[in-house]
Amino acid sequence: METPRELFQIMTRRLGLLNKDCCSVGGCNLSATQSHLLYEIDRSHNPSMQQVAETLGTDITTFSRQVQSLVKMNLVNKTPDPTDRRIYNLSLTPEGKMVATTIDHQMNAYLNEAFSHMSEFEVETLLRSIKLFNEAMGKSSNCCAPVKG
Amino acid sequence: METPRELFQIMTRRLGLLNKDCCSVGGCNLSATQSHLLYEIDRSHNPSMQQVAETLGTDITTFSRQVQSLVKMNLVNKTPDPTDRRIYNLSLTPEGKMVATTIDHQMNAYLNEAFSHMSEFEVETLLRSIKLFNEAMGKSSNCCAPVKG
DNA sequence: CGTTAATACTTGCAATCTGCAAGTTTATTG
DNA sequence: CAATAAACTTGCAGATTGCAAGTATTAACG
Repeated sequence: METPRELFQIMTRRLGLLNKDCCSVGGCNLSATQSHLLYEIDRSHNPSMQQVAETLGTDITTFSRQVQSLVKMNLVNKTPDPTDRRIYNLSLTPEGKMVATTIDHQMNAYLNEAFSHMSEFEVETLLRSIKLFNEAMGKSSNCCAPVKG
Repeated sequence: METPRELFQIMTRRLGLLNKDCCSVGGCNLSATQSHLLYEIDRSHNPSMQQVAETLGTDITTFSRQVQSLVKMNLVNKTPDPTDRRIYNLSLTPEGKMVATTIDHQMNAYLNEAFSHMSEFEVETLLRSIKLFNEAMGKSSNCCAPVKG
């Protein structure tokens, strides 16, 4: 029987490759990091830079530059917060939204392809299990905890 | 209900952070990539560089340099294949083996901590599901397929 | 055989990514 | 009205990445 770590290691390696492959949308060629960034902005409501950086576990200075390049690519808006001018709120441009959606579709398509090798029941069980696992990690006091989600 | 992609995105993000945090062993401060590399060498039997690079989905030139640094850190042995002198076989030094084992323990400890927020049955179901999912991805014809596991 | 092609791996760039230290601007605290 | 803190930016300097081009060895073919 494999250890939990083995199972997760292999799964994350594969999902990592998947993630890399799913980042090319039309002309845009995003890195996996940038894709995560878009994803996170998309699902939050006008988050501040600090917030997103913390969620993703990246240094704020690195994050600052990543945002700059996404703004330059016209995928992300960086608007000053009206109530606190230290803060910048992030949102997706229409183009960014489209890219994020496309990536989402691609990822889901790939996943569904993999799911086609499993029974419907197995897929349901898998998804329910992962949901529980995510919640469990959220409750954990360890490194993976600060990431809300 | 979350899409599969959402569930996997959050899980992999957390596991990524976990992976980062688990790479410091004593004096050694490995990157997540290097940790994966050690893991893969550990579980294969004297693999060639080509083999491991392909499994991990990294460019062979990048991989070559990564191996160089791990050799320099005295964690990996690079021995010429006796039957084909183009090939180098990789193995872990005793020190590398120790580091790999320590990382493994740390990861499993973290995972078990998370599991403590789930019932025994839920954990079993999760692990069995992931195992099935890994097999399904192995059968898939997509990007995540070439990675044997 | 001997030449050509293929394989395994290495090095030269050049671009990107990363994080610490140090800075700017704005808000809060005493 | 200082002094402190918070949010973000820039200056390095080091690490990572991949393509192009190289070396060395083996396989393939005429």
